[in-house]
Amino acid sequence: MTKKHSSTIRDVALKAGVSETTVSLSFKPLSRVSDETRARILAIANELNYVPNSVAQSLRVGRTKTLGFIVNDITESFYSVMSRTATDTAYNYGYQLIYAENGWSPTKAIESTKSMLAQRVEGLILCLCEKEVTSIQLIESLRIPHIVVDTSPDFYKGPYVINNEFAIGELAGAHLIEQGCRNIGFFNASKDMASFSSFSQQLAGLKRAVGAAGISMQSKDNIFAGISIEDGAQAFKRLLERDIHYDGILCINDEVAYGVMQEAERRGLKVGRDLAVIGIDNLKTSSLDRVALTSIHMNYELMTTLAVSTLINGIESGHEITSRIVLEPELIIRSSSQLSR
DNA sequence: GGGTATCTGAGTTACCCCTC
DNA sequence: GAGGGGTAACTCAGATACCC
Repeated sequence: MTKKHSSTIRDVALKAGVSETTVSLSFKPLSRVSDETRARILAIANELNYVPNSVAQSLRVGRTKTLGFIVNDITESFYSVMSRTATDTAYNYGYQLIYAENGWSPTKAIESTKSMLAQRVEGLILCLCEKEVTSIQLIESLRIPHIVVDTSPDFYKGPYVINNEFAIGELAGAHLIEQGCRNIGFFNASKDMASFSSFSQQLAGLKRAVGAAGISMQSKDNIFAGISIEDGAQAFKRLLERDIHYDGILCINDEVAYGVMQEAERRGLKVGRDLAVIGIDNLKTSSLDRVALTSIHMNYELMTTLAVSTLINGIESGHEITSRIVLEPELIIRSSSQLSR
């Protein structure tokens, strides 16, 4: 059985009665082929459903024009914004993208990285999970152009486009204080993830803003919830069962905030009166809920556009990428945090 | 069994040739 | 000599053949 699945440049050349060179050049505008010959070859190529083999092209020119994008968890909602923006931006530069996820695991991260390298990506966009040292060492040792997005772990010293995590906590804290909240809790990720630098910085920012109002947050106010709606609901439920009450809560993402709001409603608490809730990510659905969720908006479109264009410019120029860009968050105030008392 | 040479895939490109 | 076309070398890495 033959491995051949589609027409090749040879088939087109044979049928057109020209060389493979002439066929190849016919696909390049402004090349030396006459208009008449070009039109005839393109018509035959179309008739034979000929599509140039990008693997062979890459082999010859030594380039794949492909970027790899490794995310932490493909199911997280803001990655859909990032992946679409990355794909569109790369396409505008004539590049394509392939995706993988690290599942928040350094082991899986190294596997995903090796898989990307095996496919000869020319550059990598990385969402780094904490302790992902090995994959970064591999990428740096091979001098693969790369850029980190979203958040940057403390150990990472390379280029990035990230959010100002500290400002996220600070913005939320200042708003909660402004609403009259005096008993403020931070719904963090699960215990094993809560030490990640992004969450730590958010908590630090929150503490700073709350502290400025003369209120100090204790370690008990850092609640290990998780990252899902169910996690938020369960964590809130556990607090109520222990008779622990907060009047202001910052959640590490909108989904946890939804969980808190759902559980609060189930317990007869009115969000926006008894309790102010703020999420992070500003998902599209945040403004649609019965009680619209106040959330921290982070410009993932801008972040991704900057990262992809910076990476491609670095690849094309051959210069080392050194950009370290920090994007400022924006507080989108809705009814979940506007206390009417 | 290990090492080396050759082949394979499909397309690109440097260099050469032919014609008008 | 310009325009238009062809030949052959070349790309990489895995598979296969061959030799010692």
